[in-house]
Amino acid sequence: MPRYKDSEREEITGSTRQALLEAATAEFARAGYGDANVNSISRAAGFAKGTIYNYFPSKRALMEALIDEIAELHLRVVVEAVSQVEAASHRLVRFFDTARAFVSQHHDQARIMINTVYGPDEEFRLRALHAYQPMFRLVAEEIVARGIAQGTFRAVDPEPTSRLLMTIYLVMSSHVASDGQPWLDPAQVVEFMLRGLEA
Amino acid sequence: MPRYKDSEREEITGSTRQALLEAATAEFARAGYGDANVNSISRAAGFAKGTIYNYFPSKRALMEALIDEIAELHLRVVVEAVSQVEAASHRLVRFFDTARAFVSQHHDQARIMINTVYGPDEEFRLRALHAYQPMFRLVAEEIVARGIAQGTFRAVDPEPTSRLLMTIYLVMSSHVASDGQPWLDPAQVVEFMLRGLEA
Amino acid sequence: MPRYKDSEREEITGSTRQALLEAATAEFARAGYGDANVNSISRAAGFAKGTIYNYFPSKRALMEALIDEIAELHLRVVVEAVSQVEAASHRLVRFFDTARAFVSQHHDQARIMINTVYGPDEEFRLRALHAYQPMFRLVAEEIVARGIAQGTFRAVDPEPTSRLLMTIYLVMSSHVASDGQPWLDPAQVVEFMLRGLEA
Amino acid sequence: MPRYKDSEREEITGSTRQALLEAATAEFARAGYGDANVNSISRAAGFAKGTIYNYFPSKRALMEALIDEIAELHLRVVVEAVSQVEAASHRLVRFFDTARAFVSQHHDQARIMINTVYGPDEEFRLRALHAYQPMFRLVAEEIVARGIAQGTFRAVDPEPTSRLLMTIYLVMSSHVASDGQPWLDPAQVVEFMLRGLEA
DNA sequence: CATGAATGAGGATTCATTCAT
DNA sequence: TATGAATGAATCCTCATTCAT
Repeated sequence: MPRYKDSEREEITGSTRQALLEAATAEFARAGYGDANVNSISRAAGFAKGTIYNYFPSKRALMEALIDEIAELHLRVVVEAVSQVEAASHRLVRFFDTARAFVSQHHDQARIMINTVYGPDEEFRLRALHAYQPMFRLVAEEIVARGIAQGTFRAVDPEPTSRLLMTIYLVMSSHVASDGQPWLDPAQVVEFMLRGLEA
Repeated sequence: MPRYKDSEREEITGSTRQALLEAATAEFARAGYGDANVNSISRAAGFAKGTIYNYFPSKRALMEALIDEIAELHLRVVVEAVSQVEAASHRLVRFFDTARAFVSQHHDQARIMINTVYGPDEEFRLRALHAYQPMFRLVAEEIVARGIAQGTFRAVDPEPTSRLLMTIYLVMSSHVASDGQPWLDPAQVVEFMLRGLEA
Repeated sequence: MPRYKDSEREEITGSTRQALLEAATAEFARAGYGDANVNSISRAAGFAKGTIYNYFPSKRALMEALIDEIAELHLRVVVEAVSQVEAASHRLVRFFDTARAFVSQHHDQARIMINTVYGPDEEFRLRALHAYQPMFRLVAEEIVARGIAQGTFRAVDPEPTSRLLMTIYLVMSSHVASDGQPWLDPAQVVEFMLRGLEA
Repeated sequence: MPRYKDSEREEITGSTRQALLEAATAEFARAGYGDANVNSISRAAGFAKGTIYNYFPSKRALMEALIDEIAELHLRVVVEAVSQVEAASHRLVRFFDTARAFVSQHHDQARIMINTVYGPDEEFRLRALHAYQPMFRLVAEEIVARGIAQGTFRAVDPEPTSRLLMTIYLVMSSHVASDGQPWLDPAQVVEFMLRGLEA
């Protein structure tokens, strides 16, 4: 006799996994991948050391799941914000606004992402870049190419432009100066980018 | 009676130290600080593992010395390139040209620096930022403020502008896509920045 | 579901811990604290080297646990022996008898204790003296003060007298000449002390 | 051509060796044999690391020389004090007085000696005991046997009695409570020993 | 004799991972 | 699935000692 119905089990399992991912987020953000302690993560999630290995085959796999999850979350947030306006220049403003919002609401995730993208582990870097591909595409197509089509932006190549925008975006998404002030001034960034893009 | 004359000794210890720093550069670039092996560094430099501790009291101290050294090297390169032209806009072009040159000629150093600036170790991050202060100042004063004074640039605030330029610069200085192509297109970056700055 | 019931687990961890302490006793007695090898201890106890760190956070902590354990054992032995007779002078005889018994039955513990009490590590020395406080008190109150109250001993100050008795006792408890003969003659010690104390 | 005449050389050599021994005394007293740093000793004596190996073939040999030197010094001090009076009981008083004097004037030496005699290194222990043999003999013959011959002391066996006296003496020579007060009360010790010995 | 750069054995400690229950 | 005791590879660092000058 099963202790739980399948749907319940899934929920439970899902929530355990989620709890582990959340604890992992905090730990990886705090200490970085290398110094993060797997056992601490499991315990912080309210489970024993070994439990984490029922959900993730290794520390690396846990990190990989986290990278994917963060990229998905990040994409959702950006899509949500950007899709609410139509004009490409408004979308660009929304896009950079999101960076500020993300770093304050998902500080740990932002930290992990920047550490990963600019970190020494090539495999993780590539995975992160891959996971962010949809966002690169979003910027290239739904903002840059769209702006060109709308006649607002000049005819730049959307691909490298997307990379430039994303580069600045990612730094803004994660970097906070020691006094809590943003490292980059969002208004200035938007202004520079709009000037760079305007037809 | 001393084994070597002072000048000789200085040469020896200086060159040993330099060899160790070079080996450390390669190792830290390859594996990142956490996974770098101190013993390997010493051996890669042609010495026994313990030798490195005659020159650096700890792995951290070695890393700190490296951070400082890289920042100094980087500054020298940039000063050299920028100071050869007078017009602020030319200097800006030179500045971003340097990024390309640095990443190809000092790939390991560039890697270490980006890993450090965006890495999880707060102490290292702050040290790197501090070590790069002269370069931030250079950009703010010798390029941005200068361009404003020359009437080429509009009256932006040099400080945050310097941060924006440096942010893009550091990414360019270190980031190479897997196919060896630069991650950001220098020409585009320059164009965007000039548009953002032009009076 | 737990791997063991609580009682079982306690038994297991208790016995493992005990095995480690026993191995540590042998190793510390053989080599002294400084030259003792933590990994050897764990292996001597039948475990992998890392296991000891599941029970003691550091080599020092292991030593501290050992000091406390030995002092407790020693006290139990002495209390047992002394409490069986009533007359203070008989108790004194019993007390010194115990020293002989202890050194032969708990040779390693005796060795560790003397090494610690007269060793260079101030922290360990103080901990050992502190751990032996109950025994100092026992001698002062249950033997010396008692003898004075019983009219057997003259009115010496129990405190310093206890220290003198304990000093000789500890040396007797641990010191064996190379030929296996006791370093101090128990009969003579008792005689001298009784002469010193008699009313 | 010799840089110095033989006599001068000897003096110089002798003083270097002496300086090294003095530095070693401080270091061994401070840290114990195991944690003492040979290089620090050499530097503390005003020489380079390697110099110490021109005078002592190894750390152990240095320690052995120190043990011998301390025992000789200690013996000289005791002989000096004891030989000034004739009566055995006076000599006993003088003997224990010396302990107090020694611990305050030669604190480091006293520390090293007690650490050695009750330390884990069997070789050192035996060497120390051997080096102290003249003092054991002195006590046995010049105090105990003499007292018996003089009719002051009862006919105890001088050998074990000497060991008892020396045991207490060594502890007194080295042990100081944390408040700077002597661990054992010299007056009480003398009283107990005289009572133990008196005819 | 003096020097100090170089050596490398040795050891405490961490922690991802396994697995019997 | 959950548990946590056990594992052992991996590594930073210390320092006694050597030796070329």
